Amino acid sequence: MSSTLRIFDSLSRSLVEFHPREPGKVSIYACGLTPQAPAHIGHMRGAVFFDVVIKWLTHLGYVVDFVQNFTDIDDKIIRRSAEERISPAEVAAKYGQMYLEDLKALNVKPARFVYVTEHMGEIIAMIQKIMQNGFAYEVDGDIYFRVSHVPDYGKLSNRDLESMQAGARIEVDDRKEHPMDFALWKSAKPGEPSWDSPWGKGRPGWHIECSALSLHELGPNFDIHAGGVDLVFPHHENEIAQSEAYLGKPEFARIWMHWGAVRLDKEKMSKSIGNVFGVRDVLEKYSAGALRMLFFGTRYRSPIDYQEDRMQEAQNSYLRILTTLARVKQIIGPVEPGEPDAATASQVADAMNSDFNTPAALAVLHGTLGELNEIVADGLAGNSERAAELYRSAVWISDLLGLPLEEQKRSTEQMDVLMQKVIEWRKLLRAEKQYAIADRIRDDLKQMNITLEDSVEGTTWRVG
RNA sequence: GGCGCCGUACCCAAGUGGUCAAGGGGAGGGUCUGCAAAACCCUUAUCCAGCGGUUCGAAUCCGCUCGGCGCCUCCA
Repeated sequence: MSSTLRIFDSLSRSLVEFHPREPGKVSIYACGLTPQAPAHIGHMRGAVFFDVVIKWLTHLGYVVDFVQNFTDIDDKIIRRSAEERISPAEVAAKYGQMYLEDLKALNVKPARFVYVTEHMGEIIAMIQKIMQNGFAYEVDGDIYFRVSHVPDYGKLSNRDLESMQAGARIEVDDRKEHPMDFALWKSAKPGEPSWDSPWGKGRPGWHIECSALSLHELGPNFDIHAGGVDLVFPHHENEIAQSEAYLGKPEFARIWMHWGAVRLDKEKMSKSIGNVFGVRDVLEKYSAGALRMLFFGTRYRSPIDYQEDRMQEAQNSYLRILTTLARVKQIIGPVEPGEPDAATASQVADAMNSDFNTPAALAVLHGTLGELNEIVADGLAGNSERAAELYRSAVWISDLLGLPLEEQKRSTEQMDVLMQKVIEWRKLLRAEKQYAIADRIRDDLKQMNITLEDSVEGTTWRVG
């Protein structure tokens, strides 16, 4: 492969060549979630996309350390705890568990998860250091970050303190030195879960946990920090400010990646708006592969509009992959997984190295499937080697994109043998022109969700 | 009001300075087939929101206009 990996960096707002901090190793931190409600597909876009990012980096030969946090204590969890009448810890555990199950259902390899409540020591130590460095102050047990001490505050989201105040519609807390100062530590109200700190009982503010966890797990200057676009401000902006205040130098994360939102009716999918599609709602009707097809049909930084007919289209697309591969396999026999052919490999590399251009990678996949079907249509004669090569390539791309191919494996070996017999008997009937019976067999099987397809190369069958 | 992103065929969507504007869906025609389904072949943007400009050359760069969206408040 000739191309080198280039990634769009949100901070420099440019495409940068990827060179990791340490040769051969990649450190990544992606903002995970606050487990306080069932996840919706907007949440899954990042998880699914990064699943592929990790696969690609691994393919390139890197050893990847992928860390993701669970913010298992925060205002929303406390609120939810009151609503559900269970403890905050139980809320976090419940929805955290659900999320893990969702990831599994979506064929996502879990990251190395870290939990805020297990790292209070690091968080408190970080706040102390930030205070020592003069970037934070205490007010009645709360600790605030002093944004006015950061000359380049706003460099990620490209905004400055002055213009933000003009448009700010937040009720200003008089105790803060500056309206944009944000909490690093919040003192506990009665009944709230709390941890001991030099400033009394309390809990971390939003933002600090990601700085503490990422730097603790990966160290300064780790390679990639990622999240949804909606985290750019204030979350990531504040992470940068506090992390650099802590480190004393601008060596937090080297590349910032942000994936686009999933929208519904032209509006961002969001709990507060209420236009949410739960992962489970989608998976009831469509497969994980279908959702991946939907996600990968658009570049990760662009927004995706979730629409029922697009989901249906994605599902059909996905089934077409499975169907083609199943058909080819029945005709040419089992093919050992392996390397793709050179042309395919280089086309996919060009696509993926261009800031993870999954739509282009999908186009390559479609190309291999098309050529495969062409061979099948024209007859295998002299082409079985090429067919096997293309089959391997298609499987390779599918694996790279995490598209599950096992769905068709709902059959057992016994079932395979039986179906071969049925196909054979039916062939005899057709030879005898007993079409009524042959058709009835096909119709009956269709009723049982088994499809027979007659072609020049013989009859193939599939579930679905 | 501030800061950004986007506008490519009927739909989705790559391409972001130079042979033919990827790919998928849909639609129309054809081939194969006892039929069905699938598959295969052909057709479907002289043009990239509009108007100016830069350039030998732009969908791709610059400016303006129109339209859509995001962030500025919790958010993946």
